[in-house]
Amino acid sequence: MTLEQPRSGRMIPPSGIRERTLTRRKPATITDVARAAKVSAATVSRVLNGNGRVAPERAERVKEAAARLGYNPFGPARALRQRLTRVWAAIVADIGNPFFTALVRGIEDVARAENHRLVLCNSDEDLATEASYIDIVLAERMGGVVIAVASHAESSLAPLLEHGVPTVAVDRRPDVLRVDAVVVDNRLGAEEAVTHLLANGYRRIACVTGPTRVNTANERLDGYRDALAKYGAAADRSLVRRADFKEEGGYRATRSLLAIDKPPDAVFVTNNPMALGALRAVREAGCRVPDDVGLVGFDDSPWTTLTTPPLTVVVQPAYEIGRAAAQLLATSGEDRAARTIVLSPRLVVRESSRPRKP
Amino acid sequence: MTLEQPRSGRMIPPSGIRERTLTRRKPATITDVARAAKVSAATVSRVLNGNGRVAPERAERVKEAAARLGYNPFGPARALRQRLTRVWAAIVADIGNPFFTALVRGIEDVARAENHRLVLCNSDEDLATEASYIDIVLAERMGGVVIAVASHAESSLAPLLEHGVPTVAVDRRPDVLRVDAVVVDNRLGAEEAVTHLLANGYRRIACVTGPTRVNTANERLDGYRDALAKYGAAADRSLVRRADFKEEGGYRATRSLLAIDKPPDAVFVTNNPMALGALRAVREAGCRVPDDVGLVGFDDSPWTTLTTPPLTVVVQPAYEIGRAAAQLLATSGEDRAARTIVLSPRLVVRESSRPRKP
DNA sequence: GTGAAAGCGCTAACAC
DNA sequence: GTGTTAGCGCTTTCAC
Repeated sequence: MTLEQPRSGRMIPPSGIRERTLTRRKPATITDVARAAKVSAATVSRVLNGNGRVAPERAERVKEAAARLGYNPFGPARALRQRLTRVWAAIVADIGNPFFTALVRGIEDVARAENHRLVLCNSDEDLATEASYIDIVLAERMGGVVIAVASHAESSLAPLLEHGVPTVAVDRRPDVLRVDAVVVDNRLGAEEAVTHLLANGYRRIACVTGPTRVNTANERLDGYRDALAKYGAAADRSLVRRADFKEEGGYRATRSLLAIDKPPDAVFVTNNPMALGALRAVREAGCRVPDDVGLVGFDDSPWTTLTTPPLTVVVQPAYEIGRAAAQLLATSGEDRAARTIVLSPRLVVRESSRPRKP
Repeated sequence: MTLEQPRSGRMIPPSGIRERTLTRRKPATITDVARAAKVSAATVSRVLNGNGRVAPERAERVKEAAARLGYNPFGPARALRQRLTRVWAAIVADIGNPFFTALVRGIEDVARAENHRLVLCNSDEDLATEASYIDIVLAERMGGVVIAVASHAESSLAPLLEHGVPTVAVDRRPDVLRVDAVVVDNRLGAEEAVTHLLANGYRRIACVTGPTRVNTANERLDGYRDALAKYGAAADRSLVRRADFKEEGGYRATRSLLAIDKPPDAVFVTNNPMALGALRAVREAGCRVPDDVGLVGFDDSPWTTLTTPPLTVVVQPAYEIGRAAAQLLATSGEDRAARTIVLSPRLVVRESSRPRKP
């Protein structure tokens, strides 16, 4: 079991075992199967796709021949003929964010059930990368797209809609008519989170949110303001930070908040990677949570219960969002009106927002 | 910005705005472009692919026409002709494991540079799922595969090799000749980790590793045993647990370890999700880390510095593994001998393995 | 029920 | 340099 190789980045020669040249078998085509089964290609196609009727015995011969030759229908040829592939794309903004991976799992499960395969694309919150993936979706004539747009205003879904590619927006809702969407009520979720902080005695509550380009960032900020307004507290502009929805951004924003004259006594951070960054900033500043500064995040993840203290978060039903989106894709008809599904987030209270000591 | 919709999973009617029926434009083909530019399809192809020489003015006309029509070459047709697509697949065992997402980023960056696109497939440590993705790779005649196999012995890479699909194994090394691979020296990494624990005064060190089906699990266990053997300690079989490389498995294994008669004073956990589970089990059992039980994990991730205490881990250069693998893919030739790259892990010492008090 | 034939969009071989 | 032509593997008429 020992790796008898140098510990370095060098190439090493192949293992000393006699080289066995693998016969590079040319993939079998439908014609090969037809010949082997002594039927026509059309019949093979009918058997394998379950279209048309074929005599049972011949069908059997075909199946047997296909199995024997290890026949694998050539996707591109099929797509060329049918002008469509049984492939869905999921274009998400950040593959490292557990919210999106959970969402993707929801899509995957429906895709499997619907006999579609799913390819995953990571736009990295970048519009150009996103656009290039949209081009690919068109080039490959994929059967549908689930997308968490990089920008609610600038992301260009028009090509998809013009070409009639079934499209479902998730998490973020583009400013476009007639696109199906599955989202949560971000504003309400944020309001509940901040109301909870207020109820627990926090008074100078800051908000670290995402870029204006992403509507969820704005909606969560609105919810934050709603809560303060209802409470009658003045919203202090110096307590609001815009970052990039990534860990490093959350770190820097939080660090700068802790450095101001009258630092906040709590921070509401509007997504998971930024919450991670916020936690790091707080720890580096030598602040205790929640005694020095309370913390509430958005989106749950495996580590939220393991930090000290465990993190209070607004939880989105990520897996369910993915499932619902994929189901919309599966049922998207020709000229059906756009559908929007709004799911509810819920507040999960843990230690990081414990009632403040008087 | 308010979502004026019910907070529930119900469908809601489309926004009241006047329906605008989008004209479903039929995608332009190469023939359309040829006609518009008053040249032949062959010339269009030459211009767009940079093959052959074309008069500058006509080339300009073609480019202009293509842009005007929003022409997008139809991938499947091209693949059918060229018998190959510029698509690579990354088949990984667990998309939720930050090690694999970092690795995928490494592949992505090279893929972009090589003008290939990358599709991501999640086998979920399951052989059947993995096999179905391999079928897809063949059906779509993808240009290459980077795979972290679900089983070093049972994963069937034979179809890939037989069909000459460039294949690179990462992280886990299949028992197959002639497949390129990029791995780290797991045994050594594990040995260092456990030697470190011994040096810091831990004596009853347990190991939670993955299934026998995965060679990295075995190699890391071997490293654990090496360290104990060199130290002259008896390896206590009751201190070794096999789990499934997932969080829940790590949780259960650790919980059972803490419940035995003479519980361990430290646990070495051989991957990231299981370390998360272990941490949860330790916390639930009311143990303090490292005073009651020391902890060392494998693979770094964003949260490892944020737990209390921060986690000591063996770090693999995940991004580099991905990059190296993709570069092997890019340079994989016809009958080149198999190449293996072995990178070095390194131990990052944090608080969870602090020297034991006497 | 079944086979022959056409054609999806593209590129490469060949003629000029 | 450029156009014409053939054909990749498959599905789908259309005859029988």
